[in-house]
Amino acid sequence: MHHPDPAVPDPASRQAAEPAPRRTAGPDGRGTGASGAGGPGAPGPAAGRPTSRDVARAAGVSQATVSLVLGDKWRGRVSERTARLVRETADEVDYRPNLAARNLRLGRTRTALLVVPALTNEFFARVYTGAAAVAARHGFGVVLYPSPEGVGPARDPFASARAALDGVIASSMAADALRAIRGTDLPLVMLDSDPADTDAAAHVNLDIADGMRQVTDHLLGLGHRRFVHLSSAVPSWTFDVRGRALAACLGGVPDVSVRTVPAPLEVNGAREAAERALTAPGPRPTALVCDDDIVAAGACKAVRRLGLRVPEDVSVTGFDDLALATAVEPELTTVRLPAERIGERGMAALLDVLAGRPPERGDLPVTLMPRGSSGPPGP
Amino acid sequence: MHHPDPAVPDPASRQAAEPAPRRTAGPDGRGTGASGAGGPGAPGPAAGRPTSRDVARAAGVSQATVSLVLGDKWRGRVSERTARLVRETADEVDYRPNLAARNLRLGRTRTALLVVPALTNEFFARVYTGAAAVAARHGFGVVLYPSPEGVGPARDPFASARAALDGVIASSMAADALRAIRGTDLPLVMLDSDPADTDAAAHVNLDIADGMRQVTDHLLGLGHRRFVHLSSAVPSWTFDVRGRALAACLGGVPDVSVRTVPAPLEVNGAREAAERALTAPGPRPTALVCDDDIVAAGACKAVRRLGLRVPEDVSVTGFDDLALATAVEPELTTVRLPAERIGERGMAALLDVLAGRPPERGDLPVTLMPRGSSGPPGP
DNA sequence: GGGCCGGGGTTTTACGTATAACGTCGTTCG
DNA sequence: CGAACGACGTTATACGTAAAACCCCGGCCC
Repeated sequence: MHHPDPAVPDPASRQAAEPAPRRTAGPDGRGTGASGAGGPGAPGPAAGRPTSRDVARAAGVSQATVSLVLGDKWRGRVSERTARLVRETADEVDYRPNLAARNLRLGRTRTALLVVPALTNEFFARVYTGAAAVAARHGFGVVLYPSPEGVGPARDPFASARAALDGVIASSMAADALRAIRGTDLPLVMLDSDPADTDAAAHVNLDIADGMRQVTDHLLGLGHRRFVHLSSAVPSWTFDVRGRALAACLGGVPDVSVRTVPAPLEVNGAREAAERALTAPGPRPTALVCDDDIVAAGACKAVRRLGLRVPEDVSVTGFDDLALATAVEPELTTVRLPAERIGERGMAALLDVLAGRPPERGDLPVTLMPRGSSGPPGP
Repeated sequence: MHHPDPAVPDPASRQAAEPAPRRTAGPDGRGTGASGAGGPGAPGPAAGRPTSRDVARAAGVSQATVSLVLGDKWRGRVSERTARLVRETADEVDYRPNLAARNLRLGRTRTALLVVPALTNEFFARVYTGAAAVAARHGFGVVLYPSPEGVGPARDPFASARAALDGVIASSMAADALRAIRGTDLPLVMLDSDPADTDAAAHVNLDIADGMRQVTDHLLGLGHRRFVHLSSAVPSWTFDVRGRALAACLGGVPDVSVRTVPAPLEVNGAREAAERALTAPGPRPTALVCDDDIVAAGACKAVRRLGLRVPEDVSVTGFDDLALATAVEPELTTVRLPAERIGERGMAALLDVLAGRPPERGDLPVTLMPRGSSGPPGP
């Protein structure tokens, strides 16, 4: 803490003296403030961008009036004529409100922090996209806390989030980052994570268990009996649930065996894990149920490396339905998770909480996408 | 413009009355303002987070001193003892500076905007990661402008970037968003885009032409003579360069033919384009040179769909070296682009520009990764 | 004809920080 | 011995915005 803030010598001498023309304006000479009322002969302080006070001066009104008009709070306090004048003047000088000043004044920033393990995982990039879209629609912004170490220990999410925040959305696998967040009074929305966690003002979850049920129904229906669960080695609620759901779905089914093998969340690491699982002593499994498409892609490579075929010899299923799922051959049978939707619902929930409304409840449905990587087991 | 700012009723009733204890202070009774003059019986306004003035009161110094100490500008102006006291007090009350106030005061925000076409493309996610890492190391933040429409027309990048900005970094394929940025006096760093563009204060480019040369050397060396260039249909400098470089490399080589076929930046769309290219009248090409790994993955699918083999019948090469490249089979021969490095260099260049230093120049090198998708053409 | 109301503004204040300008000692030097 | 200086702070101000409080004036009602 204490932000010693070393680094960067000092942006000081940024725009040295240099009056700097700034803004070549439109095609015509206009833009230098028509300001009807005898434009004050370029009294311009020539400094930074125009402020609301500059607009006021140019329009011949007070700064308060400008603020009222542009803030859309003038009904019955400012005449239609004046309002229009102010708006036109603002346009002409290309006025843009200073966000820092507004944030300071209002005490809120309309900015949310999204904590994700790694943006390079397509799933989280899509969550961000969904959240950002909803945010934008409501005048909010989303800033990311991308744990640079991936899932590693997050130092202080707030130190790197330069903007002040109104709320936090935390996605799966960010338990450690969350610990840093506790103690903050910012409202917290948790995505795809333990609903028992009471720190959150709202949860947005997927019906993961149902997804796993669809997978097992599909594979059992095809005739599979010997399963291996390639579980993600990353400690996370969302993966724990997959494991528990699989056990629940296959437990009690006669003649069914299932073994769990951990695999890293990376194609070739997962391939190695799958190879070990396939070459383990005992009868070979006919179905590899993977926690993730990335692991499933690795599993497919493993099958082929051992001279076997997908799905004739071994079926493989994934989770997520990333672009990867339809890029590999055969295409992956997988459970489609509505990533963007999660982000959207997460942001919507945060907006609800901030507005004092009860956030929408209910898990998001997931759907099995049966494709080429699963089929009936060989004889 | 004019931010009508509808939406969201009002976060008003967030933390109701509730005096809130705040600060249990140190072990001893101290800390409640040594200020000699009979500590005012808990005059606490009890409102929001502690401010620097609260720290000052608690430490018995002036607000200016707190600012000096925590801003690390006290050498010779504040005694070591006082400085330590201030720091300890700040810790005790869990003081965190109000970013909005600081930004307003300083007139800069230590925040950069990164404009990318789509974060779901792993390449750009990696660019972001690199930029954010360097930024964090220098106390900067990075906020994204994710064109929700993908490469589509960007409305106003600044409207959605809630934070005030110090600078802008724009990555390839964002020409239209850039047009909106022009007219702003923010320093602009352009990544992987036309160096002739004079709006930019700095450029960070890749030696794409050299990458293409490595690809053609590799394929010509293997004996290929009939090429198809699966070019990305997205209008962008980075793709134009690939086309020109390919033409330059293959032009003049005896017996060589090359045809260009546009393909969308999406696996199955690219597959269809590749199928058309492979079934076109005339002798079948033996090498598909793709602008991108995603297109290359689609090309591989096309080859297989037509009953041919990769690489025995048709070789395929890509660009980028995404995770996808080693997830498919055979693994893609591709040109590795240092995505994170681009982001890092881009952010570093922006920091240089802001500090008045000349940004580092020179293109980043790229390297061919020869893998299974390319081999000698059949007889 | 005086109080009241409401339309149409303006003046003023506060948000929390950084820093320039200003004091106040005790020492030291010319 | 007075001035100058350094060490150690403090007071005051500005950043740009939003909004509460105020003010003026013409009309209306009692």
